[in-house]
Amino acid sequence: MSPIKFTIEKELSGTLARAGVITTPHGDIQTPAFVTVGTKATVKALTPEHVKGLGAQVVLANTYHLYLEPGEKIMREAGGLHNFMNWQGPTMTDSGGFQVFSLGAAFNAKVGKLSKVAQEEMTIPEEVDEEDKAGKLAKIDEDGVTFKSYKDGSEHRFTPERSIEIQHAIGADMIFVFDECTSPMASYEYQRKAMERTHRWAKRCLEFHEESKLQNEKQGLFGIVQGGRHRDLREESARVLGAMDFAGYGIGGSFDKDDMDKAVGWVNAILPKEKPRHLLGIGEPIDLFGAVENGCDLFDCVAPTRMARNGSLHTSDGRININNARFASDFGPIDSACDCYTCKNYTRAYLSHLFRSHEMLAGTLASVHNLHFIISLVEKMRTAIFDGTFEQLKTEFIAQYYKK
RNA sequence: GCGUAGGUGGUAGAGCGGUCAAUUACAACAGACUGUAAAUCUGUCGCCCAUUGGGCUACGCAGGUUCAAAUCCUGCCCUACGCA
Repeated sequence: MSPIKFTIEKELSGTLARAGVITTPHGDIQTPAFVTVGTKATVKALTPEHVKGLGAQVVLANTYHLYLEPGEKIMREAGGLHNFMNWQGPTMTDSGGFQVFSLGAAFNAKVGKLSKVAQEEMTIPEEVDEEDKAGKLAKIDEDGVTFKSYKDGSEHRFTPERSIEIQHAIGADMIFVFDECTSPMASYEYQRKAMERTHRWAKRCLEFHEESKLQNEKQGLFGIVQGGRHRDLREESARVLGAMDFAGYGIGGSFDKDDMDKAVGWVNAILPKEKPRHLLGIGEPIDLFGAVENGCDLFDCVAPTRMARNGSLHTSDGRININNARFASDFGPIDSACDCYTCKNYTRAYLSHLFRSHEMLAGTLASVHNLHFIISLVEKMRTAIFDGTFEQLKTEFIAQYYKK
């Protein structure tokens, strides 16, 4: 029996949006919720106290990275992820499937999870031939993926079973099946082929997980819907995976930038309603609104922390680049409407100075702010679902944030 | 005052007759970033026009040699270290 329980508390009529609570062995998650990314068992630049203090409920680490460093033996000896990183709240691990994409198909290419239709039409479709992956760090076959470590070039292999085994060692509350995240430039035929393989892998992951009774009682396994930008594939994926008894569902893969929310809706209309849904790797404000409205409960994204470290900060009036000359003598807060630690105590001028002088605190204060901004934005969406003011919140926020 | 080494774009520092408006780094000015190979990456960076391109002013100052000089010669002015 999975230890992950999901209770829907409120649904927003006319949409797929819902607010609820996910129960895990390490505490509850009020959804919708933004999941903080801590790939290598650390939210970059932040202590767990910071992370907790800015309102984060759950942290997502990565199987691929922790497998390479420090290795599953250390993770096991440490007593699992929670003990190792001193985060006692709910956790998740991604399976390493995304790395198959970022180190394989997308390696050295300018390909992201979201693509504009216009761009994509100008691009030559990705080579379907699996053999032709020269220079890339990952090769896929039916049984699994062989990849080279980005750290030392050594060769490794993940299969669905192996990924789950490592995730058992890491010990997060919620874990993901090993999937293949296809490139948005892949052909329809390849997307279908990859999706069907991902389904077979999902079944293997589930069987392997259920056989390990002990882990099955401690950790909930999430399936991952694929299918790229194609409605028929997405719906098929949702049906196939929805019929398997997962603790929850991830929605992965690539989307068209302009109708990601629609694609998410296709999937969530089919997935079992009573299971939590996690939209993988999405974290732009406008995308979060669309995803919540279309029935997603969880989201993780590196954007808030990565952008923070690069000086790109969220404000109610849109993003600013704190490195811009005009902020050097701006003694106001990053966002006067924000009540995060950084905004309450520091000025734009100070952040500007920290970034210009390459002080470590720059990344810390910026990460506190950006994460708080996104986490509290999703919290506001949750409240708005209860209040029935979601549409108003969305309209007003977007009008102000994207007004330029 | 004699000796030596030098004076190059915002800074440091390459170049040592043509391919030099001048390598590179830093700084500066912008941009990107969506399941983290990311405290990263990209672009611009003498002035004026221009789409490729063109014009102008530049390598301490002033002359000179040469078809051609940041690069060679002469003088001057500075700077650092050494000796008085």
